[in-house]
Amino acid sequence: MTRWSEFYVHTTREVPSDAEVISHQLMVRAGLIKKLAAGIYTYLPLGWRSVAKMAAIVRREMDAAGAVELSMPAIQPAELWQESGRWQRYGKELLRMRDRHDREFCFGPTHEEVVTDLVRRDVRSYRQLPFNLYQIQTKFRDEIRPRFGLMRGREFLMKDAYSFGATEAQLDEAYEAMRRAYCAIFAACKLEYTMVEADTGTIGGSSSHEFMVVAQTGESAVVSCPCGYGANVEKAESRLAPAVAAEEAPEERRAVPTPGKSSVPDVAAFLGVPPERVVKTLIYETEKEFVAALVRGDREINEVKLQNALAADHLALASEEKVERLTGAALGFAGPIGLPAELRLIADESVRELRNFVCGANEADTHLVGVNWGRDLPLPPVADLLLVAAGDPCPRCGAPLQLSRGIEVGHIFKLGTKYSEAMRCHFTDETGAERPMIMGCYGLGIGRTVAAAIEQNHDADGIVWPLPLAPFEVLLVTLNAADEETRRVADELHARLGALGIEVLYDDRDERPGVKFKDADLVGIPLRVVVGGKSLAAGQVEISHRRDRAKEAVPVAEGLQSILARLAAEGRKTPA
RNA sequence: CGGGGCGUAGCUCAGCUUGGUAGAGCGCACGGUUCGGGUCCGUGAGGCCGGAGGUUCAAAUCCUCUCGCCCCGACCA
Repeated sequence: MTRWSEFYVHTTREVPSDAEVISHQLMVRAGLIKKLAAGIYTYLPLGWRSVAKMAAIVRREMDAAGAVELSMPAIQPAELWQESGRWQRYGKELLRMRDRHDREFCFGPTHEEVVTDLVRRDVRSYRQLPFNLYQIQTKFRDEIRPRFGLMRGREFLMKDAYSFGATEAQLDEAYEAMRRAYCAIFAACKLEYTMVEADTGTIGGSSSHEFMVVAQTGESAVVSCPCGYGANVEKAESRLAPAVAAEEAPEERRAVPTPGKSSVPDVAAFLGVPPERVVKTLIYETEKEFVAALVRGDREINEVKLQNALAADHLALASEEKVERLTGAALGFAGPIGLPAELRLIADESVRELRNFVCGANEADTHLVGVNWGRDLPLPPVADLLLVAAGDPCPRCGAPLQLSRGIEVGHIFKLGTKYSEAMRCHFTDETGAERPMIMGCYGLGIGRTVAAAIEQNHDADGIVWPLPLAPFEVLLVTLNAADEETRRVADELHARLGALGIEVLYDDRDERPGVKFKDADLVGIPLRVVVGGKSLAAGQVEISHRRDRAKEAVPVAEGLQSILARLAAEGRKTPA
């Protein structure tokens, strides 16, 4: 029973200057969220209702999948993070603080440490396994660059679940149950999504999948194939395109002047060779060492793959000054021959079959041509470091891969024993042996999913809520609030719908029709019921759907039934 | 962290180059008008020009520092 005049909604015509993506713009304009600081938002009443609906759907499906809800502290002691090793590794994204006794804490960005600590204190035997604990809670990650409103906030609501089992089979079972639950959740939200293979990042573990809502504004790039293969580009593999000139006889190696030609396309054009015949040498820096990574000139390095191959915690391109010091030449003239020993060499598969290739000479304005593995230098250790591009052959079926963008709304991991070993979360098995528990972890961004839903469900005039996430189910609008008959009919409809448990927002404001219609479109409640002079004169109210705007005038007496029928058609379980 | 930009009314922004009494539109208040797609007209309130220091007779405007925000890149579930 909510009247707009007594509620707290403030819509605006103007788009805030910092809102780039449509979901952010609409959430601000429709009065769903309000920014307090960079990446930190107040959920306004309308927005909070949608977030609460999202959370309820998640709870329902998690409970159905056998997970058990609890709530862990947001503030966590540093010791736990030191124990897992992530206090050092997690970096600046971890918001750290000290209490009055100068003890170190962090605001939890995730809860592996806390939940593992909890479980190791309580659980001793395989007979107490498996189980899956989840919570819906505010996290904080001090993102380098928060943006896009709720899509990439620093403070955000997340559902995180952690499964504990005694065997790999129990982990597989929990993982599968979560996969199904996620599918059910995103289907319930009427979202178009895909599940793709993913890198495990700082969370760690053996295998993981991401749930991506398809959107051009998505921050993640994913490759997909009609055969069913799908992966985050960070993880994606492809079959190798054939190397050029694999059968050529070796030529003489020569140094040639290439004044000012520092990019692969420039060098290739200048020397009259295809870029595929150039070996690109990129100098990276990790926390341990400098690395020269080789990739074929027409391709790019996948830095996530490189970081994994190097088992490094941090990886970044070396600065220009460092490159000059290490290679003895300006940026763009580095090559694998004659580098200082302190540089570790690693090559992508794409360079393995090259013959008579071109590379930098580690000398100003000079490249080497006619270079061959074995004769001129040994082939360095080879790994898959390739950033997959659109059109590359699918690793499973060979068909050209497609590249698209998505919003990562869920991520499930098989953690294995990474945390249980580090934190000695052990149990006793049937044979009396002590073993680490086998864990999984399953994240789902609540606010981000709501934002993604808007990204996928809007038009030029505003949000078009899918019914399950809509802050209200019905928007009841009076066009002339001063008219007694109008008010009487609307008040009665409002009361009756409310009595049936239908969530109605009653726009009883004394505003011009245009204002109320614009607000109705912007706020995007699925079903709109208008009580106004024109139709009321004929004894009717007007019912319309936000999505297709199809209007129908129905007699006042039949209004209630018509509304219930339409909600039922949208999948709402109507009261008897 | 590197590069770029912006902080002036509640919001979106002019004014700054060339220093001289603070502006517009929207929103808000009041009066009239209008009344099924952000009516129209009038009146009014509202600003330590992000903060500190400096130059100057005089600073929103020039200089220095600082804080905050935004964009691009690198980073991340």
